Amino acid sequence: MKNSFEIYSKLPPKFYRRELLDVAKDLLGKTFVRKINKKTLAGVIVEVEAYDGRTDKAAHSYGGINERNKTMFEQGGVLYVYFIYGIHYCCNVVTGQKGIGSGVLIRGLQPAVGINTMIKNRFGNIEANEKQLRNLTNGPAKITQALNINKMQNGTDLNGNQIFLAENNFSKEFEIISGKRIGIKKSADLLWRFYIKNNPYVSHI
DNA sequence: CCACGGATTGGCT
DNA sequence: GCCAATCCGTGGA
Repeated sequence: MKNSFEIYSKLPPKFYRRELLDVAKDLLGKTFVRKINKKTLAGVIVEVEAYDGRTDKAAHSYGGINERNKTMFEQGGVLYVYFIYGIHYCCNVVTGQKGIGSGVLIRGLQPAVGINTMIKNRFGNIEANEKQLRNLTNGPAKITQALNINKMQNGTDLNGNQIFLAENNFSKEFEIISGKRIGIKKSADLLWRFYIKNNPYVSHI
């Protein structure tokens, strides 16, 4: 029996090459799939934030291309992984056309497949207590740790087989809440954070 | 050249 | 609520 993520086709490149905020909202409820060491790790996206290199002072890409942010300027459909605070990695889905510098930060994931491996990646344990389970993937750097994503995955083509997004086989019935983005000072009033109402894997309530 | 702050997290008060 | 961990791009001297 093939698992459901191989039956449901991955999202096509054109999904990512649309308007930033449309892609951001449409990412909610999609499945984020990570294949590593012949294992599948996957979760449903429940929280995102949009960043626009042209108008948004909080975006890494605002102010032009550099060594760190160059992946953001690729054509939509690749993964931008950045290193922050000397410790953490976070990942974005790059959107739009080449040269724009827009992307969507993945901030919350509801674990679905390979949860035991995620626990091992996050805590080094086989077993996890309730608190650890709640904190498995409810934050951008927690997600990269759980899914074993680091700078090696920066620029990964989301149309490949290592990391991709797929439709899910869950209900599409959910309410989207928008609000201010977390942890930024510039362009702080934009309501470019989107999350699924009442989902326990949203990072900040 | 050096100081500073950042799309975060986890531990301690 | 506060703060350390600790890399890297930016900006001022």
